[in-house]
Order: sequence, then C-alpha cells, then structure tokens
Amino acid sequence: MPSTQEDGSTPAISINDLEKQVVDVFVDGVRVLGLPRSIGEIYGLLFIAPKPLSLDDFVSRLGISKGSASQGLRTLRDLGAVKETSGEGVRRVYYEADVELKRLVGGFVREQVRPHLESGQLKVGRLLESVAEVEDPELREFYDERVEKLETWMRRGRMVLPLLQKVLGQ
Amino acid sequence: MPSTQEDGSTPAISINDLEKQVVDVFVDGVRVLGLPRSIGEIYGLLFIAPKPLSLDDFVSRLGISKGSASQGLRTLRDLGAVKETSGEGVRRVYYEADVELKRLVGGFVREQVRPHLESGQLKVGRLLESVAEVEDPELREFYDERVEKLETWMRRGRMVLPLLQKVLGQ
DNA sequence: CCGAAAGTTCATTTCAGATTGAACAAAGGC
DNA sequence: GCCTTTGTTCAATCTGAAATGAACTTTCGG
Repeated sequence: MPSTQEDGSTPAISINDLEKQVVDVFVDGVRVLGLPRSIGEIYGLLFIAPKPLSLDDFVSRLGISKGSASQGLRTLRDLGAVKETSGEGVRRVYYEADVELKRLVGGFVREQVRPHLESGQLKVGRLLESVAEVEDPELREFYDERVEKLETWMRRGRMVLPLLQKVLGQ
Repeated sequence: MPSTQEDGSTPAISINDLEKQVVDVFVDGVRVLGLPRSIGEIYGLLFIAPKPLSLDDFVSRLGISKGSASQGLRTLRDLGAVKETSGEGVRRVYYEADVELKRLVGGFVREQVRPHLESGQLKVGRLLESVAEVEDPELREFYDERVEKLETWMRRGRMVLPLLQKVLGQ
C-alpha cells in the first residue's frame, strides 16, 4: 500500500499504463524533431494529465532527475508548449500542456528551425565569395550553378515555414 | 608534392577550402534532419563535385572509413539522393548527386517521416482501446478529448506531406 | 534573521547511436 | 582456378549529447 500523503495530494507513485502509452507516443514524436527524450516524457505526461503537475511530479512519476525536469521544463517553456498556473497563495509552480498546435509549431519553428536556416544563409553567403575566387572559368561556372541551387533550396525552405504554420495551426 | 597517380586520376589528397565549406553546410543540414554526419559529408562533397566520385574518393578525401562510406552511400541511394554512373567497361561504381529537390524531399518523407507517422498511428489506435477501459466517466471524457486531439494532429501531419512536396519540389 | 522548500546550474557520468576496421563476399582478369 | 580489386557486414569502439546529482540560489514562512 502506498504511503498516505499528509497534504492530500496524489501519491504519484509511478505512471499507469495509459500514461505510459501516451508518453511513448511523445517520446517517439520528439525524437523525430531532434529533441531529447526527457522533453517527450514531460510533455507526454502533461498532455494526458487532467490536473496541472509540478516539477516534483515529473521527477517522481517519470523517474527522472530534478536537473532533467528543470531543464526540460525550461525548453518547453521556451517552445511555448507549457503554461504555468500560479494559483494564488501557492508558491509551487504547476504546469499544464499547451495543446494549440499552432503555438507548438510556431515555437518549434522559432526555436529550432529558423536559427539553422539563418546560419545556413550566412554560410552560403561566404560560399559565394569563395566561388568568385576560383580561377578556371568552366569550373567556376559549375560551382556558381550549384551554389545558386543551394540558395534556391533555402529560399524555398523559408517560404514553406509560414505555409506550414498556416496549414497545421488552426 | 603529391605522389603521381599512375592511372591519371585526381590525386584526391584531402579536400579544398570551397569543398570544406559546402560539406559544412550539408553536415549542418542533415543534422537538422536527424541523419548522421557522414551522410552530410558524402552528399556535400558530391554536391559540389564536377565529376562523379567513387567510394574510395570519399574515404580518402573525407578521411572516413570504408564502412562509413559504404553505409552512407547505401542510405543516400535509398533516399534517392545519388545516382550511380556505370560507364561501360568500368567496373568501379561512380556516384553523382541527384539535385532535384522534389526527389530529395520525396525520399526523405518516404524513408524517414512516413514510417514514424505510421507507427504513431498504430500506437494511438491502441491508446483508444486503453481509454475505453477507464472506469471514471469524467476522466474517460478528458482522455478521449486528448486522444482525439492527438489523432487530429497526426491527420494534419499526413495532410501536410503532399503539400510540402508540392511546394518544395518543382 | 533563520530554516525549509523549491528550483537552477553545471561538472561529471552515462549511454545510444555513429564510426571504425577487420573479416567476409562478389566479380573480374589473367 | 587463383589472385586482385571493390564493396559489404557487423562486432567492438568511440563520442557527443543527454541525464545525473550535488552545490548553489531564491523565496517564503515563522
């Protein structure tokens, strides 16, 4: 029998089967997006939780460290994937999942996609300069063609993002 | 002075500055897509190579192992990102980059995205069964809502793929 | 103020996935 | 047939990103 909680809160011993399954779906999901497993675990548990959860809930129910939970929650906050519910008189911070796809996609694009696209643009810019220094005109021609192709690809990438947000978020 | 090649092929000692820069762009690129670094190196070098390259070219010019090169080329083949040029009378296999964005996006979606979406659908299906077993009607209601949301997200994901291919590939 | 509770930081450790390299095909040429 | 060249496979190793956990800050209650 689990020990009685003096404060009346949920005992929070481990997670049940349904929760395990949901967490599993999100763990897979975030891996595709290149985010760490712990993010998927935290968001997954939060997604299926009927009540807000605190940092210690994640630690005890997912069996992860306080450090992981803290850093994971920070990332999720940055992504706009969680909301903090600061009930009056309560000093502990409780979290709820933000389940607006628009917001999630927007946050992911802002935090994870745009930075890469931008550093890519810089690098391609420098590439153009390198190509200009190539002596052999035929070779330079070929390089120019390829670098232009690269620029086209990145332009398309930038064009696609708003479209993505429009289609996914509603 | 590099040793003279008896067969008249390029000496292929290391890669030059321009090539380094291009490889770097693609190394970054594939990391975002969750593919191993070696894939980015190989495709990057191929993308900027004016002539087809062989497996041994990648080994010597990128300083990677034969194993890496072989596996990397296999993955790129599966993705439809490289073409093999089998010149008549030549037994060695030479590779060229396929630079049609349509094909690249198509291959990536087919090999890396769809499988995840499909296994996700399976898991969500099983999830529905688990929810049906929940006793408390209020709780079950909440769970149902969330799982439906999850299904909507995945449906949207599936809808977006063809759109992506249409916008990116031309 | 002091102590406890809550959260953050970051040096160390862990581990999954990438890379290596040696053994093993396969395919010709002689 | 046998040796060489070319490419593949996969167990062992390496590595970098993630997780840990202990020290540290912050905040509040008494």
